[in-house]
Amino acid sequence: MKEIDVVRSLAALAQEVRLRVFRALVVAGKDGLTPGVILEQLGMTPALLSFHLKELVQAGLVTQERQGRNLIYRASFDSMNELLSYLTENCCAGEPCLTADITACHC
Amino acid sequence: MKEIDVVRSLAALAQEVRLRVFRALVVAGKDGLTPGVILEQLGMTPALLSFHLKELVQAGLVTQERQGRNLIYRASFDSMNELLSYLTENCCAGEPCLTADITACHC
DNA sequence: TAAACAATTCAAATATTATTGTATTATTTT
DNA sequence: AAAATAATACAATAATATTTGAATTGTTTA
Repeated sequence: MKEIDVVRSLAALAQEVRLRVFRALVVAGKDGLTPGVILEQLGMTPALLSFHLKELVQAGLVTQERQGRNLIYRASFDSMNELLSYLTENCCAGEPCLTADITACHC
Repeated sequence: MKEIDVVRSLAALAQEVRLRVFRALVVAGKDGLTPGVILEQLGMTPALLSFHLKELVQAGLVTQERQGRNLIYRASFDSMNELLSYLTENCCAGEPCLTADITACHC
């Protein structure tokens, strides 16, 4: 993963609304969520949600698929893992990184 | 780790200059680096480096200590681990998160 | 204590991001 | 084909973040 992509991904998640949206998509799993459902859960103007979803898609952390008149957004677990991999490898060197406890993976 | 702290930490790293500075501090390990040395390595105006170091300190990802007329900055591995822990636990649920390979910890 | 050194702070300019309301596009239903 | 539904795109504004050069603070050395 290139530095510029790391910055882009981090920037996508470094915003309250987007972090919440992304977490909701993670919880939703492979079925994903429509903007309508996300709006019910999180409450904001539709235009604002669209703006933030677009940011997440452009960063590659979320995918978009049309299904009838709905759009379905899904968290891209591959991209998220790439990001975590980069951070683990490049931002912990020289020290014990994640403890066994933390890496136990609660999924 | 509270959501607001996560956003703050992510925002601190979501910037090219700061990500480079943080990585340099990670590589330097527990000895840390002075702004002078960072400037030699990365090259920018002193004021800009000060600005970005302050952001990293305010986010809690970097510590500052005076030693004579130098200041020593160090990566806070504890904070970085908290951040990685949050992301692993909250942004991977419902899917296999980090593979054994990735969590092997190359430090 | 004056000069030099290390680094920050401040003010001003520029650039980027976030937010809202309205208009538009795409799809389905009647 | 018109009405209804789902969602985005656009234009304007507000809020934040980045960058630079000059001035300032703290510390050491001559």
